[in-house]
Amino acid sequence: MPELPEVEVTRRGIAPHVVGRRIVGVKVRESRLRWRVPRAVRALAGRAVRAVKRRAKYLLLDCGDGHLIVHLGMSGSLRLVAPGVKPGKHDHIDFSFGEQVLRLRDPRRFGAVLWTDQPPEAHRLMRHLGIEPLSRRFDARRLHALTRKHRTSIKQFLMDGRRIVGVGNIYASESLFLAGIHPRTRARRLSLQRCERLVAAIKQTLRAAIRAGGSTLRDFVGGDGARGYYQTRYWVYGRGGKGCRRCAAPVRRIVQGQRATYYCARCQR
DNA sequence: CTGGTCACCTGGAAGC
DNA sequence: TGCTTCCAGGTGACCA
Repeated sequence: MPELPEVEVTRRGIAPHVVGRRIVGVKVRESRLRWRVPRAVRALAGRAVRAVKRRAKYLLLDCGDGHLIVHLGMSGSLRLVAPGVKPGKHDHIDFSFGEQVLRLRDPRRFGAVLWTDQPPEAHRLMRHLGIEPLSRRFDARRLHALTRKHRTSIKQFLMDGRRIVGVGNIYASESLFLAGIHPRTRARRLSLQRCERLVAAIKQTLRAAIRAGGSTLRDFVGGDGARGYYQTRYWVYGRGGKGCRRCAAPVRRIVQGQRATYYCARCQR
């Protein structure tokens, strides 16, 4: 999916258009997403959106008496379109706000649209999530402590949402490159000093991606439908066999936990 | 508890 | 051109 930056960019893109507005209708054309879209979602008409929040890669539309939970999976996107714009093949759900329609598209249907009337952090999908990487609480000391008993590789650790949220496959490789850390390094072996570098690299990578309009997705479009986003230039991701942008040594591609990892064997130890 | 594997689904690109 | 194979942003469920 979209990783944290894409979700945050979507949040910022749609918020000004939906906060304070009332949902006048919900159209579900395909309810078979990762989980079946519950009836409560179809019954949202009449509620006003108070805020659009984010926890990890979940978008949360605060409707006062509950939250609409949206996860974009691997291929989902939310955009605002004018009423009357014909839905495409994979445009599964429309939330009509009158003059504008918030439309969910998700070709692979790995995404989810759910409703909860409990505090969202108590929801089963969010209850066990780890720390937000852009929060102040996420610092070297914290990362060092979190990694201590984990034998797994630092790459897989970074992608484990129970520890740290929002760092997906692309930004995990990118952050490790920036920090000069080999992706196969065992998490517990990282010194406090290297944790310092890694925390800085993660924050820098995610912030830069958000600033750039968040685009890990070839066809990513911001929540306001704006085009002309800036395609991030990756240091190593997707560059297997090509020269490292820093030292020209060939970028390597390996597989960890069935996911591709890219790194430079010279710059990362 | 940790760590590893599989599954869900569609489309695009590469290979023959 | 057309068919086949591989690969892709995530993460819950299941196993040892």
